[in-house]
Amino acid sequence: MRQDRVLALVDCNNFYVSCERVFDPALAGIPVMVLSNNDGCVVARSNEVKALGIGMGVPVFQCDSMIKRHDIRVFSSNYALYADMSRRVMEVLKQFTPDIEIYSIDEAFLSFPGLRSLTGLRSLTGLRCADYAAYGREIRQTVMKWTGISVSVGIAKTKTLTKVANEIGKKYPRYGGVVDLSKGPERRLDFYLEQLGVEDVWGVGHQYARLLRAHGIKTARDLKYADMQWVRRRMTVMGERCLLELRGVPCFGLNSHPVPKKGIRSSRSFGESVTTREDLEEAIASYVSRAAEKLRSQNSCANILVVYIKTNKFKRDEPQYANSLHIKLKEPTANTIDLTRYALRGLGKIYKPGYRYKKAGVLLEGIQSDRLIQLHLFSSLYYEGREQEEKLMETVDRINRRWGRGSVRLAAEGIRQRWKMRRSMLSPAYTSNWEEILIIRV
DNA sequence: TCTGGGGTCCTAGGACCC
DNA sequence: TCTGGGGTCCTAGGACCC
Repeated sequence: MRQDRVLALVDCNNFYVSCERVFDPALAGIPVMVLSNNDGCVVARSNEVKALGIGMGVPVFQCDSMIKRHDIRVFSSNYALYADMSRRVMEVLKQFTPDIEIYSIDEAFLSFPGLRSLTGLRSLTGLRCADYAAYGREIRQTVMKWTGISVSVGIAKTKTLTKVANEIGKKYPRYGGVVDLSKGPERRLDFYLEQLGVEDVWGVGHQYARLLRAHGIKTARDLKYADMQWVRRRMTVMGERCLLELRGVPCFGLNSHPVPKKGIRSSRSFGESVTTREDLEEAIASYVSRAAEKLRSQNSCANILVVYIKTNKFKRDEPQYANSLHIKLKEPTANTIDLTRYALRGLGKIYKPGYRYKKAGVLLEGIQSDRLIQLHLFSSLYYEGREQEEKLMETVDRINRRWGRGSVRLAAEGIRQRWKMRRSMLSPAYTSNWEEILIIRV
């Protein structure tokens, strides 16, 4: 891996909240939060909400009084909107460089090209070469102008240090959301690392932070200079890489080509507990449809299906039951009808009456390209009608893409869908549904 | 009353094979 | 009483990320 490469991490600020604000300017400057599926937990907070001390992932019912007292505007997750806004932001970033890794819905790593390529960018940005911070400001302004989303840019030699740069940017607003740690004396970097708790380092979660603190490693700087052998022994090679990256040694490269997923999961908590097998069957059937759709969209098929159900673990006074079944398929497939058949048969084996179920899901594993299928000895892969079935799936996908998910579905998925999740505070699908498009009166 | 969903990687231990 | 060694594959569980 080249040592001289400089990376930038572009991170959307309070992304879901920012998306809501783009289409409703009245939300600017007031406290806003967005909830997880089922309106369960707080997953995005405006700065005003963060300042009130409401943490990430807190169950909503625990901050009911805060919401009332501070008149916080609360929204259900509107993934259709966020996914579309994410796509727009990424499209803007792609105009800056083809060397981009879309890391999550609201983050992307960009690689600065060598000096020679930067000259090509001069016409676009009018910058001196290697003035990375100025480049970062250009990105920030462009994304804001073209999408309305505010982003932070962290610049450094390793991914972990770009994360650090973004954290520093949050701590010091005077930097204006762009921090360049790619050059300057090591002392300066160490000064910043000292400001960060070890738990703020990318790759150090709850458990490791506790372990490290118990051994006197309290800041990011402490971790950088910790004993490497010890870190490797206690935190596996991932910990070691984390430490090396803090020292400026790149361990994680830029993956600019999306790799197919190795596992695809679809699961939901129910809006209300479910007791009947029929309701569970409907839910499982619709999760299979979702998962199979994703599977086909990456041109894969799977040969393992896992189905699971569980009761509400938070209800201590209710009888608890959770079970899952691992099913090896006779042949890899991406056909919703086949997969549904397997899943419902599996559900029949683990379902026990008399419990109040809160969550169910399916996982597809053993994923492989649909062009390189390993044949079973007595394979029925080329049975008559297979081609029609594939065409059917393609058609279903096309219709659902055009007219919205679930427009065409298996009867097994049900019609009433009593188990559906709660989304009582949903904003309109401003950008992806003609019926809900924003109307501006002048 | 109310507690999300979807991923990744690594390791240890057991089964199995020669 | 004595009871090999080394490799591979798979799985479960634990950690992390957003």
